[in-house]
Amino acid sequence: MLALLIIEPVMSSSLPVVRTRFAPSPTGYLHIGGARTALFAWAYARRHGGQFILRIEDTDVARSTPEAVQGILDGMQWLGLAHDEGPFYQMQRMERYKEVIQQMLAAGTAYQCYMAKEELDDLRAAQEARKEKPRYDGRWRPEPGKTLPPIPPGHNPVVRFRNPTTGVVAWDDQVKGRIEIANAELDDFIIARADGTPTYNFCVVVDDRDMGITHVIRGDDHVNNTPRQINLLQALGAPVPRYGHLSMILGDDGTKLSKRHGAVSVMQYDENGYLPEAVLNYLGRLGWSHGNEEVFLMAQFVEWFDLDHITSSAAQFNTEKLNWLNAHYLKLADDARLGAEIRRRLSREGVTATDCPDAAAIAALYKDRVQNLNELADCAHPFYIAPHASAELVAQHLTDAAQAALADLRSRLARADFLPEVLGKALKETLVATGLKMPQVAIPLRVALLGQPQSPAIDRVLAVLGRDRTLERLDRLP
RNA sequence: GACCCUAUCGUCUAGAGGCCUAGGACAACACCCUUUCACGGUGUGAACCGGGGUUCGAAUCCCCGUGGGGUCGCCA
Repeated sequence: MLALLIIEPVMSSSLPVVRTRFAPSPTGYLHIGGARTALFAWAYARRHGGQFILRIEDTDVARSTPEAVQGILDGMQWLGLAHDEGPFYQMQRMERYKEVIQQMLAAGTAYQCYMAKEELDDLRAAQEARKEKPRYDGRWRPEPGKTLPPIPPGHNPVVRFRNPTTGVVAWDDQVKGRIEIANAELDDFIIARADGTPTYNFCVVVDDRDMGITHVIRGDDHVNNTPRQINLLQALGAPVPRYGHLSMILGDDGTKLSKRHGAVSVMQYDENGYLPEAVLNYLGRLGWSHGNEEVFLMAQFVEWFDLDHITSSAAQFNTEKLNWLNAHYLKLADDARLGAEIRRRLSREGVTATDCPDAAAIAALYKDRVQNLNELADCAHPFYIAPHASAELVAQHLTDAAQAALADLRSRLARADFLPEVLGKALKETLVATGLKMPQVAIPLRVALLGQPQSPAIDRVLAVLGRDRTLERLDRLP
């Protein structure tokens, strides 16, 4: 493994290059907010013919896990958000960070601070008691003519960035507009811990520079990091990318999403029967708009996507609308694909029958009536495993008259070709023979065959169920 | 507490000073279709947070409130 991964920024003489990145920290799965951030960063790069880079920010050794890394990779793959470069792992770039820290120390844009953690805690406590903003007081910051405290023995210093003390840091946020923050609000933050490992704001800056990131699209919980990063970038003499901060996604109930509440892995959406194109469409429309357009596939999204039409306020997740989109894409989905999904889901429940009926044919029967793949699998279930209707349904629908009609129908079906038109004709013959109306026969038939009083057109159901299963189930009537 | 962000139907949103009698979508409701249940179709109700300005004219610009959110770590 390379100890040093320095990516040369792509220098194009004429065409403006767009390079975006998605930089999650692997302390948990990829959730819906992260997925939208990734989607927007990906779409922006695609829209401009640029590159999308995946970077894993795993410097928090205590909380990062390989499982989380895999979860993120899986989520990205399920969504189809392919990266052009990476994944890069920050833990593999340690040498590079240390090198830059040495450069900054040498240049005087950073300095060592020997203040102990306990001292810092005391300082903060005192500041808070005085209702001040807690911040480092600069006691180890070298100034001309200033005498620094004697270096205490026995412990290693942290490295702090020498942040400008006056003036303002400002940027034109691509989604929120101009934002200005006074340097007086910022303190000399730590860029390397006592053990020498670099911290977040520093790694981000080094990486964004080394990787030639031109547009930083991320959650707006990073707005307050931006001025620090800009100052750092400037101290390094590096170009400042454009920033666009996405507001957060709230849960269905309007409250903040958290691990305990509503924040689920994108893979959970797969588990719950959502199609990736539905999730992508929903997410694309959450906080971004293109006039009144509601339904679009990624090719279209990429063509339309821009930063100008991103909402700057928080958006509440609406499962109902996602369900509607999912139902929409289900109707459009290929039967063979849905058939495979039915089998995958059924086999989880131990239903592994691979003989007829054909899952794709069942999908065709039900795909425009359900909202998700799990419902589709539920609909398919009685085709594979003979259901037992509830006593209530049996009592209600399988009356003597109905049983007699089904017996009449059975004899006709035994001789019929199992094609919808032929079956429909047999059904009508039974109506004539018994003097019953269609629902009076069709509903008992549904209960007998599928254990439910509702189904798609019964002749189509019969055709998919097939002669053997149909007759067998009719023979087993109570 | 300080700093920053934010505010149009229940929800996602359109809206770049007159095109707004504020549009679309989901959800809700009604009706139609129907072989049941769905799907689908048609229609109805539903919003510019409050107060001041600026302007001939404000949902749109400015200020002040209020509500919501974020950040203030040797986490990311």
